[in-house]
Amino acid sequence: MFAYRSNLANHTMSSESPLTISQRAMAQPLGLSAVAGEFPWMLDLNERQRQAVETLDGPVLVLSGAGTGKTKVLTSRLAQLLVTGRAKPWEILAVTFTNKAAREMRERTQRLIGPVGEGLRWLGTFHSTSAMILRQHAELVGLKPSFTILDTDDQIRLLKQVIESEGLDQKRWTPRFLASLIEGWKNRALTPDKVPTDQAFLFANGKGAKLYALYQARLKILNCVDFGDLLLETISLFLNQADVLNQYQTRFKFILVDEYQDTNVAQYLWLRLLAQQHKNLCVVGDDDQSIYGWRGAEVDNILRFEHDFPGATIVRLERNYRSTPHILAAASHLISSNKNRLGKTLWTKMPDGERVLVRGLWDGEAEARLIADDIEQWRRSGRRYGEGAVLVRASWQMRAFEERFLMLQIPYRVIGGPRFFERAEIRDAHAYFRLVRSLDDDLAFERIVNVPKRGIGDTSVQRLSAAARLAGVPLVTMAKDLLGSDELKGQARTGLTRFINQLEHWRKKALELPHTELAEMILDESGYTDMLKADKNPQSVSRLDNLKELVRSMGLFDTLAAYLEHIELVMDLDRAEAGDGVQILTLHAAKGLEWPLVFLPGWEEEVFPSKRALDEKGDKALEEERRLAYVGLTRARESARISFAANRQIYGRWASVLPSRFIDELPDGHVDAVSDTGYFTQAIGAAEARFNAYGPLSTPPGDGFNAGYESPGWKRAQAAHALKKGGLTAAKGFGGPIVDGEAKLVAKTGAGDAKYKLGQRIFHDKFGYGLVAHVEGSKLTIAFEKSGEKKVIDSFVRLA
DNA sequence: CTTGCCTCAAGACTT
DNA sequence: TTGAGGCAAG
Repeated sequence: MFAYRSNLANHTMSSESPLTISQRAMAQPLGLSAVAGEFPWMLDLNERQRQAVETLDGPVLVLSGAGTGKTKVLTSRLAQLLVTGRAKPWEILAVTFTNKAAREMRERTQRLIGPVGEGLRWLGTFHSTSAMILRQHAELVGLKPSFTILDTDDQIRLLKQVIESEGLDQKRWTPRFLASLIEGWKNRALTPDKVPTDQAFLFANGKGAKLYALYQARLKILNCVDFGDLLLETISLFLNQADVLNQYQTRFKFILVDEYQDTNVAQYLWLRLLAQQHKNLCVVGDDDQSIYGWRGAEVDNILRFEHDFPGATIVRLERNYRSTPHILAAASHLISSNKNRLGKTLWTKMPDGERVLVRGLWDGEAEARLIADDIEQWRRSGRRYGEGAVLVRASWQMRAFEERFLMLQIPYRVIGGPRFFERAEIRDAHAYFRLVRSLDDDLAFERIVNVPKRGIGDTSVQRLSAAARLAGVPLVTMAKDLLGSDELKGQARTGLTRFINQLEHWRKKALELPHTELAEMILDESGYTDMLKADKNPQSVSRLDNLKELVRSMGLFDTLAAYLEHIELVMDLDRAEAGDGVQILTLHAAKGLEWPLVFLPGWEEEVFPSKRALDEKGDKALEEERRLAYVGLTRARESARISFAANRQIYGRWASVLPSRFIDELPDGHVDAVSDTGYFTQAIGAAEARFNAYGPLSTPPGDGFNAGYESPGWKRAQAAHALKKGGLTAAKGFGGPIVDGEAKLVAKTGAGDAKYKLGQRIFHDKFGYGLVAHVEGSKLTIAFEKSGEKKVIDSFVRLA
């Protein structure tokens, strides 16, 4: 389907016998010698992995914990299926969620058995696989095979029209909100007629389902689908056309699914339909790493697998090859607080290494300073920047680190962020290309008719689209008609005439010129590049670069059409990975990755776990947050360093924050709680316990401030001391080897002596004067005179 | 039609 | 605090 030159172009598999394949596999330079009757990749597997690879028949659930060799199992299984001749490459359906995962699986399989991997036509994402099926049978669901796959932008604009056409106030009922509702419904495989009433009432007083139906109708008229439709239309194709379903059920003798814990209801149905005949469905996943519930993923799918597919074999991969025992223990203990899980026990043969560090700081700035210093030190010890990563809960947290790294000239990379193909300039360029490809692409027309400015404003476009809809013709056609009459005047008329003429001109050129040259011509003649060159905005330089990059990447494809088809679905051209740098990314984006050194900042209540999760009733959301913490910890190979601040600027306001409950849930024996300010509850409990048990050895050097950790006034004194010295001073001093595994880290929040009483007047350095309104151990609620009620920790206030 | 000011909201993000 | 989007003035 995709004319991606480097990949699928020349597979010749169909003529090869299994024997040839296997011989070729054996001939691969694997650096392993094959034992009689064994395939080389088998030698590389542990017992459980082997079982997962060899259990080819019937439903199989492979529960693969973090770092247990999931991809190795998947690829070995593919190799096994092919080389034993159990299946031809085209009889295997292998689905992933991301293109990246699909690519990796293909490449690694090819590494095992050579170019046979290229014949795996049905290795792809849920969406690309669906698109392939749907293009084959488009007419059966009311589409033309050339249907366009809409991106979010187009979708929103379409919804905006639908909402307007119903005479609704789109400030009150935003297209964005409707889009998210529809996405949710599609995730649950709900067609407009199946949307429950209460759900429909979430939008415009019950009009939700109607608007959804209108939107679907518009899509069909435009010969478009959105991402959700790819699955949904395929499902309805299967349900309504028994012969088509049967054809695919018969073809796919074996089905493999990656990241099964992330599947939604629609994907579950899709899989179940396809697996019905042969029932050779192998799913791989980890319930403890299900972190996409908000995107429609149903953890229940994996929890219920055994029930849904009776007789399933369950294989637990528990040997971890990534992290040290301390890191694993911390992660395992943390996740054991979740109730809804199948349960696994990760273990490793790695040497102990350092404990998980937990550090408390005065504010976010101090946290960024500390982490930057750590990284410098890591670097000075001969390691690379690229071995370190900062994993945050929310992207707003990234800025503090970027600023600090910039200041210290530490190279860094932000992973995620606006992706290449979501940038405005790229979408604009695509809109031009799409319009040249087919003049009736109204959404593309609307996007760029006035970009760059041609004097065709909203009013003119409105009038144009009203007339076009009335006449039932595409916008370009209507525009030509309108120009024939004298409806439009002045600038709008001149601009539109010129634009239409240019379109015709480019369409002619499209027949003669190579597509990359055409692209350059369009960008130049339309005035788009000039617009960017004239733009004073400093970003416009990089926008121009992006366009150059775009034209270059088009060269990978044979034709403009091939390029556009690929791009609509894949949207995934890797940005050039630039050299050595610390990586900053969200916890979500970190899933599946690993680094020797991992920083986990911002472990504070309402930040992580997030306020939203805490506000939600029930513990579903909280459990997902905990899984996120688990994902974070298990990214670390050698060192995991958690930190939290007492004060943080959130949305420009100072807020006083409390340490995350997840810190309470870490097992004492595997954690070093390092207190610099001495203020924080949990860690202070630990610090005290540790210092008690450990005596003077753990004492920070110098300053004579370390006697009497047991004394009741210690915390306050230490805090005051730290404040006087301007924050964290002795971070490293408290570290050192800690032998006492018994000491209780978990001085539960709220335990301990209250040092303040209700009604006392106190002073806080950041918030000023206030009265004690509530006391819960060392957590105080203070009614501040200036800033209202806030929760703070007692060591940060003193009697006024 | 474009420009600039004001208000409002603010989670993670792939296909 | 930042940014996106709406609205009034030029």
